[in-house]
Amino acid sequence: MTETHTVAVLLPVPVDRAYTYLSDRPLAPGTIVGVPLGPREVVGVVWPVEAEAVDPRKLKPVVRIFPVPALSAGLLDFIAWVAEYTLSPPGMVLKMVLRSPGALEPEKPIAGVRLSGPPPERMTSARARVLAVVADGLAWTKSGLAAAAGVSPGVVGGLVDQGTLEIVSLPVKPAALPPKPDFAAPELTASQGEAAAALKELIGDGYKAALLDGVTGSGKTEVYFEAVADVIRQGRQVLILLPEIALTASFLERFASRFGAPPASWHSEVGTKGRERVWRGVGNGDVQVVVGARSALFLPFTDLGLIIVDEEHDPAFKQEEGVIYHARDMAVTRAFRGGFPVILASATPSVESRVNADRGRYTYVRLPGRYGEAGTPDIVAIDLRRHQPERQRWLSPPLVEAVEETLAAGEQSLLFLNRRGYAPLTLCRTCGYRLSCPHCSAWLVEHRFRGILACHHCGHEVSRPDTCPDCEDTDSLAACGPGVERLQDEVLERWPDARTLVLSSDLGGGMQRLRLELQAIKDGAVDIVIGTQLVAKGHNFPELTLVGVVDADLGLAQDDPRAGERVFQLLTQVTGRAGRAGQASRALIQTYAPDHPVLQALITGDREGFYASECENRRRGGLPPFGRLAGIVVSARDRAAAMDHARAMALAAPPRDGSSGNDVRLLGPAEAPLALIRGRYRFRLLVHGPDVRRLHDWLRGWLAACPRPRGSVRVSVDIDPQSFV
DNA sequence: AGCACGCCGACT
DNA sequence: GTCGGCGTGCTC
Repeated sequence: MTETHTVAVLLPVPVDRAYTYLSDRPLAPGTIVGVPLGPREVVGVVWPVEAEAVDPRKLKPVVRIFPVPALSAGLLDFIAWVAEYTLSPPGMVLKMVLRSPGALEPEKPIAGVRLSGPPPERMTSARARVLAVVADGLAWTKSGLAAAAGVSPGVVGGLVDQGTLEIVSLPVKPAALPPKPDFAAPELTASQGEAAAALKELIGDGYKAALLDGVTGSGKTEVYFEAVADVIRQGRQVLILLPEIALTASFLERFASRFGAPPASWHSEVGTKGRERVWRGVGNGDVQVVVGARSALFLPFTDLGLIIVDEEHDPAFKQEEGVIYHARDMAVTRAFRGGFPVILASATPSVESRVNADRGRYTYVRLPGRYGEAGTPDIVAIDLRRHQPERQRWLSPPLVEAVEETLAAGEQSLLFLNRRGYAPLTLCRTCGYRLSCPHCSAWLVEHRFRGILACHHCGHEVSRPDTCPDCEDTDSLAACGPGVERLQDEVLERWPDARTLVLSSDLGGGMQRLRLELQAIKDGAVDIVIGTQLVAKGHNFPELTLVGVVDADLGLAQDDPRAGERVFQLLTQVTGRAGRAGQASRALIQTYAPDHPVLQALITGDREGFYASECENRRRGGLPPFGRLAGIVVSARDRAAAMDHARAMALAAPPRDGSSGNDVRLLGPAEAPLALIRGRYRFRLLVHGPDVRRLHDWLRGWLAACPRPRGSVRVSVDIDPQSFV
């Protein structure tokens, strides 16, 4: 006689609570199950709450229990917390955990063949060649064997039929080999040793957070690897988070040379099979270290003991779609709630992290100098008001001269321009019409190499027209302003013999090509590198002695209080590419505003002064982390519908009467910075509160009181938006 | 999120 | 007269 239990099961659907299912035995929280939902079967997880009582006629039984370890209590707690924090349905957070459905089944073993019986009755030369190969007694894949013997796969099949070969299961490939903590312990400098010791002190004593602040080239990675080694020795798991773009082969190689084996890696270029292996390996404890992009936070670690967030200031840690979260902040909470340490590392920490360090919430570990011979580059501004480039040119005379000197010395230059494509704007000289995206409020960017105009927001592409779409005049369209492709034209004209290379994310070819090109740069096979911000992230160019920033004012014009910090970080990273192998090096920054505080801080090297003034600005404005923000975007296919709904939401806000200690403010609605994206009109509201708690309470009350979105209207809530306007 | 049900335009 | 658009609502 079987007893019947009810269990709460969280499903990957946007409902606010777990559903109740029947089970013939109690199921532990975290168990991954298959359950019917309407007409389909979905994968859910047994949720650690009392099953809700529902109409017994509705109840359906759990139909499957997956043969994988249950999700850890720490992960379940994290899922629930992220849902609360981001105001998302918990099922949508769970969905991020269950993104590799194939991982729930054991990996199918690969069929191999091995010598097992007597030679076939009829021997042929092809068969003999196969037998010569399998004489080693080892198992081969069918196709591998056929190739090795130089025969067609049918010959191998024939020998299997004859009983000469038998089919065996090859062991499945592990996601990663175990790292060896003492494989190649590096020799650290005195200051690196001190920093490593400070980080190692965090290990093994519950939650601790540290900010590791070290200039480009100071050896941050080697230092935090020592903390990683300690946690490996304890037998616990480590997660190293990197911005996607910095997750390069060279990083994995550095890891491998320190620990004797590459780590499991988790990013967009890892295919389904690979992801499944990592997911399984992390879940059953076989994988000890994962290096991954932000979504790796949601892997089913069984015994996570340390998270490193490298390049912690990088905006790429912010997930902007679906469940909107900041991986750095979620990592800190994961560590806090899981009771283990977290290390944030950067050469240019975010203001938030600096404030936390200054307040003593994070242990502040600094790595002062550059490693080895490397000196910091001399940074000077070129005032474009005094040193104008020629018409339709973008390099000013002093920068041209510097490139020439560098070429003459046989050294490498980098020209940095944070703009993809050929020209950011195309306009008609006859009627003034500007080519813009039909689905977005943005100009179409010319990509001459591909012969198209593209929208960088929605991917819309058109081939370059010969006539103006508006006045139909011919040959009247003119490219305005430079992108990296156009800059390359100028470089090729000026220095036809120089070997140039454009490094930009849209050149195609993926990681493979990027890797080859980076290697070419390292080998000194390139004289002038022209790059977008792709070049700023973590790549090491040992031959580089000159960095020219073509337009430092890009990004400074915005009225977002965070813009200055962004430019400072980006330019620090870019100029830091130079001189890492010890040569004298310099950076020239072209600008119309050489007195701008951001550029002054960069030129004079007054990093501390810059942080002090940014922190002070934040404090005065009550901006994060001194106050907290939420951004609400209301979008709809129809502009009026979006605006009406945004206004209705504003009207639903409780009045600010002051008397009730109501210190949360609602601003807006206003047209969003990009008022139209992908055919959706957008309005934005901003909510400001003194702390997360009060911000959350207020938002929950308000959103519950808001009218329901109808038709195409969508409302998205972004806690801690990156943009403050 | 899926997926089904349900009510208004262009097809055989 | 039906096929099919996607707007609305429900899934234990």
